[in-house]
Amino acid sequence: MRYADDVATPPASTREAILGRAVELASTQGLEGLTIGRLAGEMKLSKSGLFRHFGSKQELQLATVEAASATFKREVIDPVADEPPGKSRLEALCFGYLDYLERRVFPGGCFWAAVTVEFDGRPGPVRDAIRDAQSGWLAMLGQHARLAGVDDPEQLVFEVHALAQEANWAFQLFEDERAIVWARKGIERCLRDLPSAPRGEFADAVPS
Amino acid sequence: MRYADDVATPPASTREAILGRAVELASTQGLEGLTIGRLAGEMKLSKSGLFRHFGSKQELQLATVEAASATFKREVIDPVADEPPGKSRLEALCFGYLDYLERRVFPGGCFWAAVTVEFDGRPGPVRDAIRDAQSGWLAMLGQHARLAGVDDPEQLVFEVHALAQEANWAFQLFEDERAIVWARKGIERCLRDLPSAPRGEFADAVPS
DNA sequence: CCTACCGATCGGTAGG
DNA sequence: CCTACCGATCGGTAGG
Repeated sequence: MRYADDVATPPASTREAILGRAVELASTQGLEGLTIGRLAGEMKLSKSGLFRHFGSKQELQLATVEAASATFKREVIDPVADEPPGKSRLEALCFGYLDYLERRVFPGGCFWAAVTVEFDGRPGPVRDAIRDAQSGWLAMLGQHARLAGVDDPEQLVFEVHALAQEANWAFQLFEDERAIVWARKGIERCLRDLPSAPRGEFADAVPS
Repeated sequence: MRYADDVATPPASTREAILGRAVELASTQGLEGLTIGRLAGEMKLSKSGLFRHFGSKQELQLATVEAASATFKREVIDPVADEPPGKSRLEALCFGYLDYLERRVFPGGCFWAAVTVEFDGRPGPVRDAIRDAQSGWLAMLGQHARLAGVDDPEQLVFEVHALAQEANWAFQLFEDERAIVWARKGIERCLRDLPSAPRGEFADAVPS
């Protein structure tokens, strides 16, 4: 697997640099606690100077969600793109997620765990963007579960995703690294009895 | 099982009434988003009138956490107090938690899911109180897992708690009731192979 | 319990 | 990109 340290490039613009810090702040303070004044202060810009990059707080929140998606792709999804679709890829995605937690990619733990809970009851474009990003991640897990020939792929995705999120939850709240080990063991048990080669008529046609 | 509707009494004091609304607000807005001005407006008190019941925002947050503990005890723990310790009680606690999600006891979903994620990175007495409450809940699950003769009770508690929390997460974010069913199936599978009678030398001595 | 107020900070705007 | 400002709201206080 290849990680951020190997490929990360410095921010190509002020806007990118702002969003890098915004994602970090949102992982600890939430997307509401991410204030324009504080972000401006940290970037050594005036409030209005920063504001004009986005035009509204909501646009800043949406851009922050988009930036976090790019980070998640780079840190979790891309490094396992060479694993064969189906069981191997599913397993690699789950373990890759646990590695991303252990590497503390965001200072407040998984960005998505923080913002899904914050926005699930706040209708609007920000919640929709967060929900779409999470649907995409769950659908990716589900696609590989189906290729692996699982009887009930939705059940399996629910369970492995539950274990992965619980690892983040317990790791953050109790600062206990055993959470990662428990999650890994649980996920291994969930995947143990699956066939290891992809099956199904269109298995080869699925983009890897 | 007996639920809140059977036993709930009207608030015995202004303070209790305030805290009832505070817990509801915090389940949707978080404990930081719970503001004294808004809470006062909803209770038809002046800001300073409400403020003097607590003396500081932090004391309001601590009192809100305490009130939510009492609600959780009344809604999840007390109704299954008659189940035999060990496997039966563990199962009843897990399913009781899922029922409490389905009954929508708090408008924003499980209070604890909201505030643990909000405060895990904010050191101080509020985080400590939240952490202690969650440790107590996990310890209760662990105690009954041990009585049930589980090889690795910490692993089992991690898994059933993960499934329960995932039910809340998916139910809130996607408004999809299948999350409750998936969690119930996963928990059943986790508990399927356990012996059904309590065992161990001090099984009978455990308070029920 | 109230009115009236404090300084700080919020998102956002005017004007350059 | 900046300074200077807007009304609203924050937690909290003074005085009654």
